[in-house]
Amino acid sequence: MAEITIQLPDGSQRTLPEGATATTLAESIGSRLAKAAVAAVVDGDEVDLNVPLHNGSTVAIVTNNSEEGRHVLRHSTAHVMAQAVTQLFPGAKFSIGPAIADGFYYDFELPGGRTFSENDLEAIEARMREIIKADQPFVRDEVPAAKALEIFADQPYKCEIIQRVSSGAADGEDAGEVGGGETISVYRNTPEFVDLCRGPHVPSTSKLGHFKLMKVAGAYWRGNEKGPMLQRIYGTAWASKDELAEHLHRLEEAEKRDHRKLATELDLLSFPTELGGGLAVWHPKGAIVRKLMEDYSRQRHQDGGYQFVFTPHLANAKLFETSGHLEWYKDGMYPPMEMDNGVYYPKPMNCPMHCLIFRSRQRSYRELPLRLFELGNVYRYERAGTLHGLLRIRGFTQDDSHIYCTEDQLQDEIGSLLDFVISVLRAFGFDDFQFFLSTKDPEKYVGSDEIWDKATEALRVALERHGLEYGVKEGDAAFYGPKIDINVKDAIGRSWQLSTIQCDFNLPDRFELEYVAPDGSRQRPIMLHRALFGSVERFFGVLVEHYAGAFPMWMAPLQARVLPVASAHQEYAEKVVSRLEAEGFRVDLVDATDQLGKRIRAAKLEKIPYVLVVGDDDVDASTLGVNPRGGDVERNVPLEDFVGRLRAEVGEQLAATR
RNA sequence: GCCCAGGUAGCUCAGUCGGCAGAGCAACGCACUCGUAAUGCGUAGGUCAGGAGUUCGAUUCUCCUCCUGGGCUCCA
Repeated sequence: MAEITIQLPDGSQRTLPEGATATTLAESIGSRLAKAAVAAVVDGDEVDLNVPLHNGSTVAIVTNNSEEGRHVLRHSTAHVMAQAVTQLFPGAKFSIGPAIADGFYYDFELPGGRTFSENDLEAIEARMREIIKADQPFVRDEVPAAKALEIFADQPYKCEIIQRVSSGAADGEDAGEVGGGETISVYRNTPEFVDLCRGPHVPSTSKLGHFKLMKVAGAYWRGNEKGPMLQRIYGTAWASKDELAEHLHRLEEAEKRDHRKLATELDLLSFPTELGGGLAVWHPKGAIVRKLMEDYSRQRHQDGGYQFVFTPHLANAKLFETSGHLEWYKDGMYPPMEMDNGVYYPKPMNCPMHCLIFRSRQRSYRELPLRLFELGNVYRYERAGTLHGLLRIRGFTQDDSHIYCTEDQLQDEIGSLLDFVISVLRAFGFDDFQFFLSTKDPEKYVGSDEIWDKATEALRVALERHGLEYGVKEGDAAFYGPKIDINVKDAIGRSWQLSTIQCDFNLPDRFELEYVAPDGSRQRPIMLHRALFGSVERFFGVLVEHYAGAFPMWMAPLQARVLPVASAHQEYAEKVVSRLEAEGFRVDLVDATDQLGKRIRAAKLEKIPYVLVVGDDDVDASTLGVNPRGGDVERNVPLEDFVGRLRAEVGEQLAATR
């Protein structure tokens, strides 16, 4: 019998009988590998396990414990869901069903405009389990486009994809559905169910099973809000029961950290409906944390050579005509107010006003770089469906800086901004950063290509000089210039976009900003926009989730609570409070009306860093019982020792932030 | 803005196939004065999001509006 030789990724070779598939290969290596195998990479292409191998090919087995493997599992599970839905809802049209982070989705259109409900999910899930149990093979076939159109004659969305692919108009989304080229690939599970797909897929549905359908949502066909709205079902799928359980547990943990929930529980702030959507009121406990954040930010900016400015909430429409905001973002602005002889808008950004400050008198090169800083309240009309607690809000505060500098200074200035931003973010407990360079949106920009290239290059060089790895987001820039976005990972690994550094050659032009150069000539400055928190509100929301409401000592709304064991210890407890307050700590006292255990529980639920219990022993010896958040109880701690410890703790935290 | 699901006490949630609105926690009062995560008893608290309609009667059914949640689209 003829044999073929296969190259493995580690460089070793294996000899297999002719006609061997990747499954044969995996089995020849080991049964565990064969069991975990979901697809293969043959000479760089991802293919099904049952594709016959050729002599000399390099073959890697894709297993279900890799990201690629999970991707295959999820995509295959999406197919199973589509089959289940088409069985349960005769006449259902299915469109696309890709794998996504942690799971998959599939978009459907149900006959008669029917929609899915939660109950439907149960039934669909049950049918999916039957399909999986039936051990249906995924059989690949490649057919000419004309034949594919015949197969999917009653599936208009599939036909649209086939036509786009065969006419060469396919975009990335279509490519996920079908391979390019002359033929269209399809996967058939049963005589009745066939789906358009590039693959690869698991060889059989029995490889699947650790999944859960999560939610129903509306989604526009091809993401076009003028197009039809389809019914989307999201699911999650994993290689094992444990991985699925872990994922569901992570979601529960994330829910516990939800800043909207914690904001209510910890009495930080609220969104009264009487106020209107996307508008928050800050309660004393939230306000103190916010004030500490802002104070810290102000101090850092002062140290960093920034000058503080203030600008009003409203401006004449002409200002936003000059800046270009009305042209580009009118839909995102609050509606205008007419008064006197003018039209006024609530400001969506502070930059035009900062430009007016620059322009208020003649500027010398000696003043540059001129760094203006403001905690500026802005209002943006975010569409109702997009509002999300503090993370997407209509009235918010930007920690907004505009830096005016010469072209010579630009590179250094961007570099020191990167240092500054990273240093301040570290103060708030973030130490995992990702950087993105956003480039010109060809549909939405002002200024010449030359200027854009120069600005983009300046940002790129700054990132590279800092040795920072970065991704590129093509077309994601603001209309006036390219930017660096800085994302952080929080305590449970979620990524948040916070800071931004934007390089702008255009607004100085539009506002005709000038400085006098050493040779007496008039020159145009370059402007850098920089927000660090981005929005104070949003940053606060992210912090609440990052710390799960347990703020570090230096920014905790209440740092300690004193509890007298009984009324007899009230007087001493008050003395303890006074002593700590004299040191500048935020402390309160709860008297002995309720039982001690109950008061301790309440304090713990409020996530107060220290609960201080004082009883007979403490009154006699000037000591405390110290019950720290997340630590063990200590008895008989001398009051003055504790004061010293607190001072040191806060000092250390603040020092670590510099 | 679009799709779906919701809105009942401060919070978390029951409930009403159309007939006087319920619990736990929180609040308040009384008793207990207690050494490290829930003492007991009692009181008060609601135009059942708002408006319109159907009905003898609507928290419940219908419509509209507002708001919330999950998505989509958008995000200077």
